[in-house]
Amino acid sequence: MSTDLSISRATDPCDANPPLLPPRVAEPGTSGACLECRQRHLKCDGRRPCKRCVDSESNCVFVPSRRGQRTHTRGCSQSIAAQEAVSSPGIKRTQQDAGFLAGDCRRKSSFRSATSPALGSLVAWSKFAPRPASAGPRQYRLHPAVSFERCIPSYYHHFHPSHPLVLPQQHLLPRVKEEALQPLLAVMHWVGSKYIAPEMDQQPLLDIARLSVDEAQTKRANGFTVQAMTVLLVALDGTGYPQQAVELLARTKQMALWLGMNYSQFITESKTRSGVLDESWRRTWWELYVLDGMFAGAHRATSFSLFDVPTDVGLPCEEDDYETDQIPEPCSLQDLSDRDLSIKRCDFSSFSYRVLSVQNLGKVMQNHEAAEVDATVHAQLEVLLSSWRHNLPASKRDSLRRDGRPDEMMFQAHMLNHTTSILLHQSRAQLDLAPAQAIDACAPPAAASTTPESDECAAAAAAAAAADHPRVSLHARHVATAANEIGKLMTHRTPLTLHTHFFICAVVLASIVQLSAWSGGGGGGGDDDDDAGVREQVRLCIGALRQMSSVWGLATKALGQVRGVAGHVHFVRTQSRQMEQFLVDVTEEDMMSMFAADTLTLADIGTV
DNA sequence: TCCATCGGAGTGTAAAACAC
DNA sequence: TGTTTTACACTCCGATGGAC
Repeated sequence: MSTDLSISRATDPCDANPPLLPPRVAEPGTSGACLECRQRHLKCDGRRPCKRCVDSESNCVFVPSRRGQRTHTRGCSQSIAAQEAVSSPGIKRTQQDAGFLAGDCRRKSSFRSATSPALGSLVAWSKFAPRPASAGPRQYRLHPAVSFERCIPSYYHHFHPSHPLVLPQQHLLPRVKEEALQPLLAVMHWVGSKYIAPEMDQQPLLDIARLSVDEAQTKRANGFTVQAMTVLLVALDGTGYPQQAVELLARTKQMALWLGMNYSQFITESKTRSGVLDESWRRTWWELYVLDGMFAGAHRATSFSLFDVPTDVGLPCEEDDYETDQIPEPCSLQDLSDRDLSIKRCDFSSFSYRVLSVQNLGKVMQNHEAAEVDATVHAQLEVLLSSWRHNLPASKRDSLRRDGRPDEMMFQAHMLNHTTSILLHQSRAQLDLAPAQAIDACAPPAAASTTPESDECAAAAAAAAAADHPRVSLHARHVATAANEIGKLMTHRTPLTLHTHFFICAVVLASIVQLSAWSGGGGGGGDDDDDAGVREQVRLCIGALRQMSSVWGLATKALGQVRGVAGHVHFVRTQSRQMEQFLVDVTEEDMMSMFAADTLTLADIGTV
């Protein structure tokens, strides 16, 4: 402490040299020892940076002292929430979000303040762990199961293939001590922990990631901050904080545009002299672009605003080329648009087809927003979607690479194409969406029908489909096919948790279509085989959501809703069948006596 | 022998409780 | 309003054990 400085300095071998900076001057409200020294239970000389940190090339970070505070004994939720509110004033929080930020008294054991023994157990901040510039006023005790060394490989194995914007592992690890990378590493740490220890409380890591990103937003606007924000917003959305994710998406887009990441000039001016880092910047822009479209399509709570933003950033390369640092000259978006008409040869990556697929989604959504979509425009949009599928090179027609490994980029591209097809045709297929009104895990429920005469219309739709009304049945077929194709994506022999969490929304959309079909009588005609087929599709969707719920909170919510509706539809269908059987068995005499009994009952009720 | 880890004693501090 | 009590934060000595 500052009071016994003279004694400790005289005996401390660290102070053998005369100090170049003034000896320990504890800033008001700041701890006397840096985090590194506190963690190691060693005497800190209080200089900034301190001698130990200089020698060990560690980040020398001083955080505000909480000495004397009693935040955990009374009104702890409030005080911590208030603290957090100050740390990131730009964020409007929902009640749920406030909960996830504040934690509560019951979680005390998992993030116990760093009283003396605890600091030594801060495994997260070990030698190679990221250290946010302000680790925040709270310290956390982390289980070794979620150590940095385990969580980062987990991130690359589970999450990175779905959103491959950050540097490949072998390029990132040598840079873990760079200040600019700390928020990104903190976010990756949290995301990686979600897969390896889903049963554990990941709140501490999430809090650290949030604090780190919040701070970076105000202090360090750079490409790595955009990457950290992008990864965080995806994971927040999947975890079940959609409002937070949407707000963060808006700020991330703002920062990316402010930095000029939509122009290749951003890369040339970065002067990275690293092909793989240049590629990482290209990917950051296009990932944000794709996510903007996915958010708009999946949640229908945002607009795909990046769709109209001018850009000349080259398209990302194949994943294998990125991993092996063999980055080819990037193809342009114009090349992609002209791909079948131009003489110029360009091998487009799976990521590029994913970009193209999300562009189609953007075009459909643009027209979707118009009150009435002209039939011609509607047909043109369908041509776009079909053309995308038909003109895929043979190697991109399924979601596997040449060597049989899954190609997540093409998986998502197909997923987007089928989802867009449902969005395009759903309203014209005149599905009876009433049974699925309770399913709002991804997006607010669609109107039960497109016209005010909804009930009549739904009934008419079923009748028209049964009579094979040419237009309605065509749209219904498109919707049913797309839902079945999404079903096929679920049957790939790849763990579903390795896919992007947006697949949950595709599964939910397919579930809604299947449930509508089921409640309307299977394939429309009430045939037993059709009925069993649709029922199996619903079961498949439930199974997929169950598997993904082991990681993503969003899937847990969707699972509950889809199962609830499926149970209700099953019940109604069973009752209806029993009634049909009853009507077949009953005689005319039985019927007349029942009517008489009913009339008497009604008369009794009337007199009461 | 060196070095990293960490238990725990000693101390500091601000909130809460209490006295006047 | 001033004083005392209390609970917790914080520092860092020194024991311990693993690596070389």
